[in-house]
Amino acid sequence: MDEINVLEKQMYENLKKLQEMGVEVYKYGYDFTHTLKDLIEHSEDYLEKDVVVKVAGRIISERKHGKVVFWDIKDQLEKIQLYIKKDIVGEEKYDQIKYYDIGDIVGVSGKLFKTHTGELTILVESVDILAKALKPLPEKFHGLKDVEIRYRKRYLDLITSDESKRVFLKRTELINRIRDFLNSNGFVEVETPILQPVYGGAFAQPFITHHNTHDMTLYLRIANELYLKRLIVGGMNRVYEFAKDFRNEGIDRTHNPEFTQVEFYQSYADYYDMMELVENMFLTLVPEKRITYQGREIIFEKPFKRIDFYDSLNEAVGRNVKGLNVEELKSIAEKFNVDLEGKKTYGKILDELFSEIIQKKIVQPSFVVNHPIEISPLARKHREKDGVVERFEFVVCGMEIGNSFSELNDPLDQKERFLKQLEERKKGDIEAFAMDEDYVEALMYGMPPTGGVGIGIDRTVMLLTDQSSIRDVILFPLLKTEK
RNA sequence: GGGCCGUUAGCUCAGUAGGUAGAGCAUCUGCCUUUUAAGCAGGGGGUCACUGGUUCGAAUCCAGUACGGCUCACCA
Repeated sequence: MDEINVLEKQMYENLKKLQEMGVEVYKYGYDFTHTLKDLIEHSEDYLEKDVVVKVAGRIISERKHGKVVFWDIKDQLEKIQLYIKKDIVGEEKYDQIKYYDIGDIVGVSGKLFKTHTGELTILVESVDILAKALKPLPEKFHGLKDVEIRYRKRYLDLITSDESKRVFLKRTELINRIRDFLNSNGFVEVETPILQPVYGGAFAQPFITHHNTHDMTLYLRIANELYLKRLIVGGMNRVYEFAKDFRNEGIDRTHNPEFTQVEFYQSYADYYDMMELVENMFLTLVPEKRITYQGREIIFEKPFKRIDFYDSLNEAVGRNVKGLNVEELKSIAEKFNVDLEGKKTYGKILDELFSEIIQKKIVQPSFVVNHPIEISPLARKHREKDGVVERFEFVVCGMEIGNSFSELNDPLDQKERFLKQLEERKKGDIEAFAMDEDYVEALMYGMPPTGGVGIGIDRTVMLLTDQSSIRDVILFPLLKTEK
């Protein structure tokens, strides 16, 4: 505990006063009869029946009038006014409640009525403190604006901001809808390791940790893809997992070091099937079909637009970029003002060109399809086109929301791709894949043709709750510790 | 990691060409039995993020540090 300020001292003294009066200020429970939500939704009924109700909530504001006091109490998103009269609750109780503070959790019973101005109010017959607050809440009108405190002390943000609370409730609702969607399509939810001896399934740097007993290095997963596909080999034909992934990289508006993805894999399907599945999934998330994101109207309508990787890039730069060498790509980058710092290999440069010249400008829900094989070591070669794979990325408002392939199930090809990645690593790509012999071995037992998808949950929530920062859809985003 | 900006009472914010701080809400005291950003009267509350420097004197000018925001880089 920090040093105590005057307000906290007064609240602490109020606690002491109540205890001296024999009041238990931290109760073990409260036998409420209604939630505030229920009370408000069915108020006409309860008014008519004149029943005594018992409810609980936090005192969020107070208006004192001598022998009468009004409180607003809040529970979840609902609030209701309480009317406490000295001659009803009695002199002793009325003396006690002087020592209740805004922020305290209370339980009350009484009958509903409406005030002169028509506000639904409980005429309180009895009132009890359930939990004493010892620190003052942020001010009622302006709330909490300091973003740092909102992230560090999310509970204060949730107490003071309905808007923020709604975002997180919506997040849970969206996850439930995705889970329902997958379950109803025959997918089975599984759990795979977060601590992995070999990390893989994405281009990223890992967090490294150590297991004492086995004295071994372990990596926090950057993706769960390779484990889910082992399960496909094992005959779990449709699997999915909501996975926290960890990537040891920078933080910005769309990146948090730990984030959530749902990956799902379907046997006997290809990436065309998965496009349709993703379309259907998003239409269940957005049944109204249109949303506004940061002032732009986004329309979800089947089929989502298909944008071919090479075709669109070729058209934009005015020449065929496939097969160009690194130097030629660099000159194109210069012409289009694309910064290639840190990009060394053909694939990475091409990817950068695409994301700067094409992807950034995509607004409406679109599938970017048929990526270069160089940047897609887990996707199978396109059945017709050379040098590309059967892959799509789901992009909305320039944000990559999802990624999918016809999964590479040829173990020999997969082994070659891993070897290519090792070469890239030698060329200086620190994110290139590590060889996963155990995974190749799994493929050697035979994996059915499979379509797989990963959807970024945080970004999906951003999109569907109109939040510009990933920190506003993660309850406890990573911040530096205060020193 | 780079650039720009920010940090003043519990909260939201002012702050004069550098003269050791103010408002609203909250809080405390008094009055008030249908108020609702209740009202009226009075009071308390601050190492102005931190550390140095310049100066007779620093919230204010300068430097550094911490944390945060935006942005660039890296990435999903």
